[in-house]
Amino acid sequence: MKNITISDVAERAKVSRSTVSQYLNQRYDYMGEKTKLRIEEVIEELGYQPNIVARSLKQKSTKTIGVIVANILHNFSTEVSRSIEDVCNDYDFHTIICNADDEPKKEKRYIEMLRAKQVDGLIIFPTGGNKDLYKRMLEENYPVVFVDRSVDGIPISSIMLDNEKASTLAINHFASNGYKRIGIVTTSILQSVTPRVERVEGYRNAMQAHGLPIDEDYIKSVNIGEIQEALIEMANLPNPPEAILAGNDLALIEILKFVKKHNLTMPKDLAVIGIDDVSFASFYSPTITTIAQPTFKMGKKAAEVLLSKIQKEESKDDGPDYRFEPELVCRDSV
Amino acid sequence: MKNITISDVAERAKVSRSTVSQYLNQRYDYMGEKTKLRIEEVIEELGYQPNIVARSLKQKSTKTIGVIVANILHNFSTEVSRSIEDVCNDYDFHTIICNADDEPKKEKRYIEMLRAKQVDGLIIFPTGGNKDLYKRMLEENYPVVFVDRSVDGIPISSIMLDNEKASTLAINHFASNGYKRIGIVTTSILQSVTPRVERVEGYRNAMQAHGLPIDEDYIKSVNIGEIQEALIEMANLPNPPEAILAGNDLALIEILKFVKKHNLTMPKDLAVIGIDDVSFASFYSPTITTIAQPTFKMGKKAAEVLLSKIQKEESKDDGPDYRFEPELVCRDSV
DNA sequence: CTGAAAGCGCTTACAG
DNA sequence: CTGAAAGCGCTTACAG
Repeated sequence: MKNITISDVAERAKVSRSTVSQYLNQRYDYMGEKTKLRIEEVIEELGYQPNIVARSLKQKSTKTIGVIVANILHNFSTEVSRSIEDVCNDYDFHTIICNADDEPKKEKRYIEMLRAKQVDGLIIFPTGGNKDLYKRMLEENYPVVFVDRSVDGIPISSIMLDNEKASTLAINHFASNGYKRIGIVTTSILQSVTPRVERVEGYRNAMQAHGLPIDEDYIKSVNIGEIQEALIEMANLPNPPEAILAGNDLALIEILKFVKKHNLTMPKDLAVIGIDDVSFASFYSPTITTIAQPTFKMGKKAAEVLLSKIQKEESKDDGPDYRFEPELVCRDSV
Repeated sequence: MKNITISDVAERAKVSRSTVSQYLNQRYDYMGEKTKLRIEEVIEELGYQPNIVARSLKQKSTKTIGVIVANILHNFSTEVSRSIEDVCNDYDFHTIICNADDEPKKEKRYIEMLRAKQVDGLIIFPTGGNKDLYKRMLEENYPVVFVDRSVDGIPISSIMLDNEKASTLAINHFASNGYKRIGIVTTSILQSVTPRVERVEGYRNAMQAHGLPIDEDYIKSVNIGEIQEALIEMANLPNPPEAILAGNDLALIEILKFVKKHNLTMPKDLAVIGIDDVSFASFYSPTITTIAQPTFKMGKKAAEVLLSKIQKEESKDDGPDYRFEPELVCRDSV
């Protein structure tokens, strides 16, 4: 099944390859009407499709961007990626999505692979573990946008939630429902991942603002596999918390499993708010109060910022970070 | 930031471009040890990365496959795609995932786009609406594998669940728990999508095998937006069903919303089994009995079959369909 | 209004 | 063991 190339079309339409190329790129300005029609016909007849690989090589642009997500298991990542894809589609850009699985090594491999594939730019949910690489891309003026997290010392603008505010909304809601002993559970904070750090920080500030005591035993930042254990520790405290803020969707799921396993009732035995509006929040029993991230808007912004960097060529000094507003979705778990 | 090319490496290492290329492709056979080391050094020094686009053009292989999913909202699609990616990774193939959103038009655009991008093969969860295109690919001997569904008259092998068995497992389980009035709800069957058709068929056969009456009012195949309505109709029957089989994850969610809205208790008021082992099944209240698909194995098989077609060049007459065994996961909703 | 020529960055016989 | 040459399928000035 030999491939049909531009030469075949040219030959058959009795014009030169250049002319066919002009046609393909819609430069009809100086093209005779009949030439145009003839080419059109032949293309139809042969079912010709231009080879994008060849075009990319010549044009030095693949009209493709790469998205490297720190961990696709987070609902947030999936939704943001989908929104990025939508925007790119509108601009005739393609998207390749990769999952770094929270491993800097994988992230590195993907960055190198995608650049070797000549993607025009990269949207990264950075693991934080490849500062040298991030820095190099910045120096080379290669278009990059961060999402969800920022990296110390790397002035690449990032699209993030106002994480402090997210915690504040949650604590306010707990407080206004009369809760005083409020805990927070997030996945591990060891690598100082922006949202986790900021959410715990926001929790502390909000508690203080309400004049509520901050008990270090109420603050758990551990690996996902250790959350059950952490919850048991909390429950065995002389004064266990009556309410818990889940730092993200995965932490929330662990809490729900815990509640179920120990036959607790929400919110009577334990009130819960989760950051990230999980899919089942609205039909769980009870329905779950969440702090939603505007994932759609964030993805859109990320794509737009990147595409504009790609267009401009001169991404010069990087812009500021962008912060998005979280939203409290009241349901029955508080 | 001018790009570093193979010429730069060659020049600096004082060899010809061919030699560098040999090095890159690990044809060291006849290469002097010092040449090899020199090239290695220079590549390191310059941070050279070969341009994959150029390589692909020459080699007529992008080492990339496309995956077009009918509807990414199904958990099944996500899991299978992820498994495909894993296998491809092992074989040094890249994966581009696209979502046809159940629209044949989008599917068509993606097929054309991916082929223009010269992907080496395609894994398609077919919408069924592009028979001409499927047929053409078959005739051109272009490597394609179907997943989840088969298409009448298009002998491209497909990786599918044993759907009849899935229904049978569910009905057996209902029956052995004493249920007699059993319904089934699937998303619309109008386009005769394989799994839906087969699951309803399997339901009928299994009911018959148990000597249970088949009431057409117990069988609902409607668009996702009309499921609530259909459930209300069922509930208002003189003899409403005591148990319902959800044809897939989205149907299950609708049923759970219904149960919640009408304050029913599972399984007392309504017993439920869902095909597709949804993420929250194990911590929902009650936990939900499901029929799990071996998504991991199915994705693996799809990738392997496609890659072997790609390797062989001669995909000749297409192989058979592959059927995978569903598995009953007993929980508390029955 | 259209064509000849050069070139994008690689790889691959082939010659020596 | 290494290099010169041709070519993958396009696009892009440039000439006419």
